[in-house]
Amino acid sequence: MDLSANEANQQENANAMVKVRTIKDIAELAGVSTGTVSRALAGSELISKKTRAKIQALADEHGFRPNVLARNLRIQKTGAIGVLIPLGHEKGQHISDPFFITMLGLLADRLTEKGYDLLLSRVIPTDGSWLERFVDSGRVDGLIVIGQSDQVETLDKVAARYRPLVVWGGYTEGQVHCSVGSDNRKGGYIAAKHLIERGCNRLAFFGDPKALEIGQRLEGCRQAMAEAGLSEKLSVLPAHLVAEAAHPDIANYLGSVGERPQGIVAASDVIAMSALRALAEFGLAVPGDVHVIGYDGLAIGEQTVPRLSTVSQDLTQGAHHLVDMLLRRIAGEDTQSVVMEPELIVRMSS
Amino acid sequence: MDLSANEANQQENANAMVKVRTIKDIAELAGVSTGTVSRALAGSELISKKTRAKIQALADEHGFRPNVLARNLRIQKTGAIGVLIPLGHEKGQHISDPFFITMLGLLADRLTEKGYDLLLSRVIPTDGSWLERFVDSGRVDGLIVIGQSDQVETLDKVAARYRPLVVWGGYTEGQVHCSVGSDNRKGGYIAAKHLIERGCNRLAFFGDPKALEIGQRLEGCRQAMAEAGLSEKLSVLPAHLVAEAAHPDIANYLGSVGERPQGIVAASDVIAMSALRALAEFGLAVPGDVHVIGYDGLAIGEQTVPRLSTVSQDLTQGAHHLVDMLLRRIAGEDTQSVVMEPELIVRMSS
DNA sequence: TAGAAAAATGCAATCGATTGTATTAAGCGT
DNA sequence: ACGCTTAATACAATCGATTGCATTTTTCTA
Repeated sequence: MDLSANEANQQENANAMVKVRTIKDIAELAGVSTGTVSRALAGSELISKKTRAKIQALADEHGFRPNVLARNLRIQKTGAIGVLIPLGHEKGQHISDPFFITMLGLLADRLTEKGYDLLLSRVIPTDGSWLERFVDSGRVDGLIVIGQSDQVETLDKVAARYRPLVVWGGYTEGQVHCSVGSDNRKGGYIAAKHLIERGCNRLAFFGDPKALEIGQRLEGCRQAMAEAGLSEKLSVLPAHLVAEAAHPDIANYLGSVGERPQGIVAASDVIAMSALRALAEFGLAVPGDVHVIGYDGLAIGEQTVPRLSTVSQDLTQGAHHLVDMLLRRIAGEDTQSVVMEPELIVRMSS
Repeated sequence: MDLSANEANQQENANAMVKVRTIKDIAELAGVSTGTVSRALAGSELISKKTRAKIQALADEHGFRPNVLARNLRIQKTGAIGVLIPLGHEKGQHISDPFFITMLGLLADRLTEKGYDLLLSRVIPTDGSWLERFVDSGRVDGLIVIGQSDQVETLDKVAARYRPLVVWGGYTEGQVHCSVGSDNRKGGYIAAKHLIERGCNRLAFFGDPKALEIGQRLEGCRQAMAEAGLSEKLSVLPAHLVAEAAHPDIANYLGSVGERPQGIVAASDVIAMSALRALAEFGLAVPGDVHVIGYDGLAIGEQTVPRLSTVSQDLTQGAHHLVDMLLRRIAGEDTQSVVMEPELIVRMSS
């Protein structure tokens, strides 16, 4: 290796050594201006093919990635969608809850498909500002809120001025914010009717009607019972939503109730699973002694023994709706709330 | 209402009308410079108590929130941690998988606690650059990767230069990246030993040993069988990880196998649940005819019928480790990989 | 080959905050 | 009331990219 080769080599090493972090570094290396680099990297036709190629080569030789923050600040977009879970109505409810988690996964899948990232934040609404704070932080291009909890007012207030916001949950007449959810009343009706058709005369509803959606499901149940002339035969147990908390509720109930219900309408699949387990512990056969039906259509319902009958909300489609509508709202379009058809899925527990 | 009051009122309205979006708007309103506003909002002692109060009042009167992007660009921090799920080794695996989802929820809970947001991204590693791209995008302060998939090399390569990176998964001698996970060999050993003690002589292992962690679990099983002089009595079914795909694998296996195993060691709780269901469909009692044990310690294991025995990884503690170690690495400390003790949880299926 | 049109590139403002330094105002002693 | 120290605030550079407009270079026509 002669001297000049050595020098050339050192030069090359020196080049490789330069830590290329910014567009400016690339610009210096290529002997052009930062503007040119920016355009070249964006594949702009304004830049000649030759320099474009050269700059791009340089860029991936050094593994250069433009700083997303700076870019976002300039173009006023973030490429991220915020997903908020207001944990208002039930203490101790974690993000780890199967329903949230399922919805979250589906949203993540869909958003990723559409080229967005997902910024997750659990919020415990202490005052009304939790939403506003997020909205105004400029960190996301849009917001999906999972569940209305007891925050309908806050949601309506913010929705009035901040357009890229969609909510998973129930729909009520006159609601300002754009929501996606299933027809809970109808779902409850279907569930109860199914059990009645299976020969159940006494039903129990497991779930706390204080939450909007659950209340609506209960209404549906009531209607079905009324139509069958069984209005008096429906009892309600305001069981917790969280699996660990639901189980004792249910076990207590089953242990102390006078006339055992012939059918159980659970307000969620998680509650239904707790019910299945409690029934098994009491030595009651499902569906022999008691018929059970859940609500949500979660995948785990396939894995229970017996496999869980349920009213399915088609969360996959729901997630698609949420994302697609949000993107349309971001684009400036207007959108209507979506109320999806619930679907009865009869498996083995009813 | 006299004229002057009216005017004052209009003035006030005019003020309120001005859309206060930036620190500059506030500055003008308060008649000070932007620097002063920035410091006042940060509660700096450099600013007199009086103006500080005035500015803060102004700020929340107009519901002003500083732009996070700009702030982050300036201070070179993002306040977000990226969570990546490389979906390499198994096609069709969604984020919606119960294990990911559980881990994700726990991480979200912990990160939120620590004041970080969670930026979720599903990646399908086509080439080796998926990680680098994320690392260099400057969008996050640190990275948690859930599962090594078949990307150990990539992880090692990036870990060598990018410090704030931790990985959930198995630990292998000489590994460069910092990992948190349970002692899979020991876990597999415990599971098999437990079933052997329950009187099982023929065991089946359900799970695909191509994945690092699962391979290690199988090794543990083998060792336990060897110690009991039953080396020949272990069969392996490389079942899929995904519940929907695992069930047919298992049903086929149970339908065609010659001598039925007396015990099943499943490589995950999800696989175990599929096994429970398949066994029930074949009319086999658990644990009467077949003993079953899972792996992971997921919450849903509590809700199966019969409740699932499992080797628990304490994901909660794992998530805490991941987050805490990551924060320490961000702070510049060095950290060692953590190998947690797996714990046998005997419930009703074994 | 001059001159005009077209193509390629450079320049500098901008996004919205933070922060070191310069500058002004206030406070104090004599 | 004057200089001097200290407290309070203003100024301006900065983070890293984008982009309209000005400028230079190239290409083509007459």
